[in-house]
Amino acid sequence: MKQEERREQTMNLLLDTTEELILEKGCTKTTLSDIMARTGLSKGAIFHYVSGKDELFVKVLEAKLEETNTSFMDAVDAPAVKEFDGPMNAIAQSLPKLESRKDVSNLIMMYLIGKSDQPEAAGIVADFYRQAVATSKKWIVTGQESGVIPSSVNADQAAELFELLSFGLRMRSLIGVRSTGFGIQEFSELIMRTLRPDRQGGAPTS
Amino acid sequence: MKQEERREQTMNLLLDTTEELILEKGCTKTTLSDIMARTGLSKGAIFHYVSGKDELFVKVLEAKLEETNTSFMDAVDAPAVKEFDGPMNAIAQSLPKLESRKDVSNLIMMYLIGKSDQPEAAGIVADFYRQAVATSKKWIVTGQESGVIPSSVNADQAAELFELLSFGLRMRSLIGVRSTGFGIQEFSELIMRTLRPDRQGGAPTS
DNA sequence: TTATAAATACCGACCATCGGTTTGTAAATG
DNA sequence: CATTTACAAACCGATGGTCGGTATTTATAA
Repeated sequence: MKQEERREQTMNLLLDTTEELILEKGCTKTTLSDIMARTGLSKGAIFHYVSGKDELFVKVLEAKLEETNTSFMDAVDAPAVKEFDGPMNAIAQSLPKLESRKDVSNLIMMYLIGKSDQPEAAGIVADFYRQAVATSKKWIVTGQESGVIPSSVNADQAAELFELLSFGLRMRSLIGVRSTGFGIQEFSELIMRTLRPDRQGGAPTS
Repeated sequence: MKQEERREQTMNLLLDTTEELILEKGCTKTTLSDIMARTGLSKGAIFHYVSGKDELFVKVLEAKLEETNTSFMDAVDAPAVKEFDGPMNAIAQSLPKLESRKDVSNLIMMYLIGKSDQPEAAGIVADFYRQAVATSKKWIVTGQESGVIPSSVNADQAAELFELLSFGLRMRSLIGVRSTGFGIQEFSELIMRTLRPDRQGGAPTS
């Protein structure tokens, strides 16, 4: 099966190169000519693999989002989760990457704009968000089972708050606002306080 | 000064029409031909007023953001602020508008993407965010002065939290996720709890 | 006030490049 | 050996942007 193998190889080349270019030049400025030049493929070849520029970009987005979700799920599964550090660290580490434009969010952004033109893109991004919430919830439920988080906490609510705040932090970082009042530390403290309502106000043990 | 007057009139026509078209068709699908057709202006005329499509879009964004900030500041100044309802209502009302694409965020989105191509756009959005935080802070400080919010609250921190969460809510709404666990009500409760750390856990009075 | 020079508001033909289509061909497959 | 697959390249309309031109104000000076 040499043909099938080659197909996959070319497809990966196409996707990887496009992602590279998007991160380098931004979505709007990445043209088919750029992609042709760097991959060495002809326009005909590209259209043999995807139905157009839009679909190509959606495929890149899809792959990247899946990758991101997987790494978040891994962070939740890691042992450090017992001390709440896993997911928190995942967020902390993603922020600098955002600032240097080396993250998914640029892709998300693109499809937020384009969602009227590209309805499928909206669904992909929404699914990504829901998946992230589900992972957060899993983290909380696990914590409750192991007794680290009191069972009185509403897991759904806490998971959404967690995701909402981390989403907000990412966005804020993306638009280049450097906060003085509310950063990862405060985020962490707030989540702790929310997850342990029996402890009053103060800073967490972490 | 008839010429100056005409200049302003044409400029407004250009800006208003462009905004209209962006809200109708989205950023990427709004072409210069569309704008020419609806304004009745020639291409030459448009380029006499702006240096290109990008600058035109930035100008629209700038005007819209300023408008939004002003209305938020008005909400903070309104009498209802004494019961915390002003800013909260402003957010609650903006969410449905977002879902029908009739809000600023589409414009913000565009420039989040394009910020590498269009450095000025990034600054505009960041300024918008900072202004919103400042307004939130003003709201909290006013509350502290009138005794509704205890002076022990860190106004900077609380303002950033407020803005971060409302930004996150807007984004979530924009990508089309309908939450069950954390909506305006929970947002409101959390802010209340944060602003009144001496009251434990429960729902607000509102 | 009027003649005229300069600046402004606007037009539309022209251009390179864009995303996308089509026709063609060499290699793999069955 | 017929068919499907992988790729190429010439072509297409539309797009964003440029440029030389014209008509109308405005500024200036006689």
